[in-house]
Amino acid sequence: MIQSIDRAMLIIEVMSDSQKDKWLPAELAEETGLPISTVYRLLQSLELHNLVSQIEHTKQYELGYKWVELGLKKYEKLDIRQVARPILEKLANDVEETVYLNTPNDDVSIIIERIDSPRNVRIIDSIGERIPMNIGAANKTMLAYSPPHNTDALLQRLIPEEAEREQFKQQLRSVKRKGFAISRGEKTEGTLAVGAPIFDFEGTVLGAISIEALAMQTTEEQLDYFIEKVTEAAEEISSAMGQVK
Amino acid sequence: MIQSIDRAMLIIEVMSDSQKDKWLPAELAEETGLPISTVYRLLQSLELHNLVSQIEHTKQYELGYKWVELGLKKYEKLDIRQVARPILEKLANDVEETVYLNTPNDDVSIIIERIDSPRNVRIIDSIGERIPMNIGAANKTMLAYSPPHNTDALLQRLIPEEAEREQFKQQLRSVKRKGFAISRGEKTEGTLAVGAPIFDFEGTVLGAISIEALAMQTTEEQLDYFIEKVTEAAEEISSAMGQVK
DNA sequence: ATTAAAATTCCGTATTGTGGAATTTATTCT
DNA sequence: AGAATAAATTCCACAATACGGAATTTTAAT
Repeated sequence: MIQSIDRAMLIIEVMSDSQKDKWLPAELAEETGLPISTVYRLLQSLELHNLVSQIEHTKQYELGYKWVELGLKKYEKLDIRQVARPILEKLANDVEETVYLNTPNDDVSIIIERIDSPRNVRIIDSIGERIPMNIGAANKTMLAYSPPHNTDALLQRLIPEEAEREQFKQQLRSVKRKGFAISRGEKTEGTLAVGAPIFDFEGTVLGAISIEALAMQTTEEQLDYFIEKVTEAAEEISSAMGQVK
Repeated sequence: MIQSIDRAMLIIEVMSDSQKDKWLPAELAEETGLPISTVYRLLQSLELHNLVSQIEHTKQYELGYKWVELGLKKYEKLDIRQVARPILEKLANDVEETVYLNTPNDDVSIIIERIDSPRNVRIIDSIGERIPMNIGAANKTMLAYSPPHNTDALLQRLIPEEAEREQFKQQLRSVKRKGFAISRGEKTEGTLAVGAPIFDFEGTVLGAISIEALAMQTTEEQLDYFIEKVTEAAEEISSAMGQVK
């Protein structure tokens, strides 16, 4: 669109791709196919804004600190709740059930968002509530994708009985294979929940979302629909949070 | 230098400053003083490179994900951070408190690393956070060792009141004599921090590290211990940085 | 439906960015 | 050492590019 911006970004992309992180103007000209005088002009302009910086004594250029400054700033604002809310609203509307967003916190997870469906106004759990990490569909998906040493220590505390703990781990492996979890009556008698995990750009678990419904009123077809929708929404949130695809 | 790059960055800077993080083209035109058609053209070009992105349904623009992508890439390669991390980990372990690494960036410093102590898991400040240069122990040590003309201009902006500013300069001279700084409740009520500067081989300030602890729980002996450890660690990082070319 | 205001696009023009060539600086050879 | 060669950097006349006022389209209000 604007040639100089396109070309400037071409230089930036070349600098950021590949292992090499220090470039001479001539090397950049070679790599981008731009006339060398053009490369000089662009580099000078980019340097003015700290988008690239020159290493005094080798004359080489590298990416500037502005990327870190603005990158970290933007990263801070990737607030999972803000990102998730519109997606959860759509989800609640689609499935006509209450949906939750949880984040892990030591041995419990905390409900940080709840969207009530327009139809079913049965409020069971409220924002801020803490649920042991081994209870409920959402929490299980988080555990299933957490680093093993964390999970092990945590389960040691929450499930002291060895055989029971092993059985639980078996469940987690199954959850990890499938990518979602279903729980029945774990947190609240007579309800079921379908949960799916949310990841950040590194693949670290940031939280999980879940749909909660009355078991009696949920058919198999609906359950399948819930699974489809909740995994879809979770993936959408992850990708909005900056997961690399 | 290159007008379109300057103007594009003007828009980016406006978007990244201030709390507001979603902007309509007209608002950006108002704020930057650029003709509105120019703002449109620039935004379209920036969007092409993911430097800004448009929120579909509000038509507003925000910073794009490219900043996070390249910012984190560059951040991973920051020499000072690589060098400092093992030393900070040892420090956090020795003093059993959370330790920070900051680098100066115009009128603020940015937290680029935080190591939580195994014992005290009170997380107060997070990576990427920006703190005015006149606040906190770490920042004061950086100012104390910065070139006077930089410091003067900066303080003029941050502390408009003359007498107050002179008093602050007095503090900086004291910090420079001692080689470390102590702050009490400046950034966070009820905490204290001990900071020490990091230099490159030429003696230029690259950043500062600090230990943060709850004021109530810190005895005089512990404070002395913190001072000893933080200056020791800072010197170790400085000398390690001198060997990186 | 009508009008007004705001958002977005268009397009003739002047300004800006362009890039080949000249100049300066660094390196190698005699 | 100086000359020759190569690489890095700057210059500047020119035309392609980005410019921005005005026209058009969309949205909101009445």
